[in-house]
Amino acid sequence: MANWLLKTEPDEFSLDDLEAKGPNGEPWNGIRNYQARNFLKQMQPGDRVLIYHSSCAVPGIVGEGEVIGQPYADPDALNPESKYFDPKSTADNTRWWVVDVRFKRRWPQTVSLKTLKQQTGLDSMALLRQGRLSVSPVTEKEWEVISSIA
DNA sequence: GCCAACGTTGGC
DNA sequence: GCCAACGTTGGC
Repeated sequence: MANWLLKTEPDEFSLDDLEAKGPNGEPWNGIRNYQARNFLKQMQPGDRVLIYHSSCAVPGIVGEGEVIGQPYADPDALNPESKYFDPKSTADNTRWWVVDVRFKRRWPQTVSLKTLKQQTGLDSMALLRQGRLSVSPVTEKEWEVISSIA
């Protein structure tokens, strides 16, 4: 069992949108960065995820979700109609992967990036070390520290 | 809207 | 395989 952090732009797909999808969740798509993809491929059903809102007034963690299936090849990468179409992907080698995620809970308040940076015990957190990574691992210890201030 | 930090691409 | 040019992310 592992923990992860997923970034999303609330203007595109927010925690509210995820909640609205209900218990069947939603494919977490559009990951087009190899490092993020490699983390995504390691995800397992039952893994916990922190949902992070980026490119907004108060960037930070807004709630939790749950991985509900095995990662699978991203069908959008092969679909020319999709905005996530990748001309270099083939049926044999799709390059990109998705995983279904469902809403678990909204936190009483956003734990902002600013708060995370000020918190002790999070110095080595992937989110803070590498700002532009949209899928990153969260250790058990980091999860405890963060949920204790949620 | 700016720009720093990276990732990707492609010529050589 | 190097590296310059370019594109993207995302905080501010």
